[in-house]
Amino acid sequence: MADSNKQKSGAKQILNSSSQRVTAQRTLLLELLRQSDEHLDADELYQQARKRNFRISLSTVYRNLQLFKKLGLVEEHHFAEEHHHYEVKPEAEHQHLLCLNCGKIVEFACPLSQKFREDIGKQYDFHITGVDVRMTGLCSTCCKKKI
Amino acid sequence: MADSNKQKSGAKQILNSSSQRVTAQRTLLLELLRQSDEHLDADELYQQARKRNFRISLSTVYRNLQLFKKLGLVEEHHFAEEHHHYEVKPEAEHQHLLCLNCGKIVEFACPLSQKFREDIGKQYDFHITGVDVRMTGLCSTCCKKKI
DNA sequence: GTTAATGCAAATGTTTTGCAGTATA
DNA sequence: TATACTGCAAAACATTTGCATTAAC
Repeated sequence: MADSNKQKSGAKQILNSSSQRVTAQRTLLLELLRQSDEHLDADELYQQARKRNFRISLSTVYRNLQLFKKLGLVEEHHFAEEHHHYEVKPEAEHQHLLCLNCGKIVEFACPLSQKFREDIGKQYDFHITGVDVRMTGLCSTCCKKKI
Repeated sequence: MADSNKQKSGAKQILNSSSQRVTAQRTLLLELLRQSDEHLDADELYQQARKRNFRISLSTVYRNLQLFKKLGLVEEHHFAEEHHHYEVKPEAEHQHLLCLNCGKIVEFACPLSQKFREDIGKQYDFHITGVDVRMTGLCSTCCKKKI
């Protein structure tokens, strides 16, 4: 409860400070994104949002995901070939490990990526703003199944 | 000329050995992919192919890109949000550095990614088959422009 | 001659957009 | 009250698929 209020006011504050209107839909979407510990795609978020506001539309979801992305509130990933997944921007940088069989996603810390970043930035004269490391393979369960 | 023949026979050999038919379209597409030093998307490849075979269709391009991917001849990347890019599978592993402003892509070697791979694989009990490191930012030119 | 590959057109699935109505500041 | 946001439907976009024709084996 206290937690939920904190979240709500957090969202409100962020939207206000960037002179975006605080609408019921935006608050709901941000709340759902924060609550979720998975990486949601637009439709999954839409389905969840509908449970609490059956009039919300998919375009609103898309429009707001873009807004959140622009405001730096969520990150967009391209795990699946077909569509995007979103997660609230994490405090600590982390990378992803993806099982190609069951789709499980594991997050892992990658402190070395900071050093990488500096080295590569210097070497190619780039101002680097993001590092994305993705490893793919089979998780232990799928590996044992010998698919 | 000798080079072109080598390429053609290479393609032919690969297609033959996997009991795929060697068609003019496949030979052309593989040749274009190998010649290109950029990362092409399906439509760019289609446009280039049309210059040499005006009857080729976009579905053939898509179908064959999938085939090439399955045969391990090309790699698929998701640089842009909207659609996929392809490059012939490189001899040496390399990673990508992407300018968010002009779209320039720089390839860089990343020998550390092998060590990463082992560490993370052990830690999370994954059988890792691929490592993809992507850094994003601004290239020196775009950085100077102060966009 | 068989069968796989192609070209075309139509279908699919995700994402975007135009516009009239609604809610926020 | 002014205007940004929403919902809806239609459009746009990349990609896939069904089917008759063509070409490789």
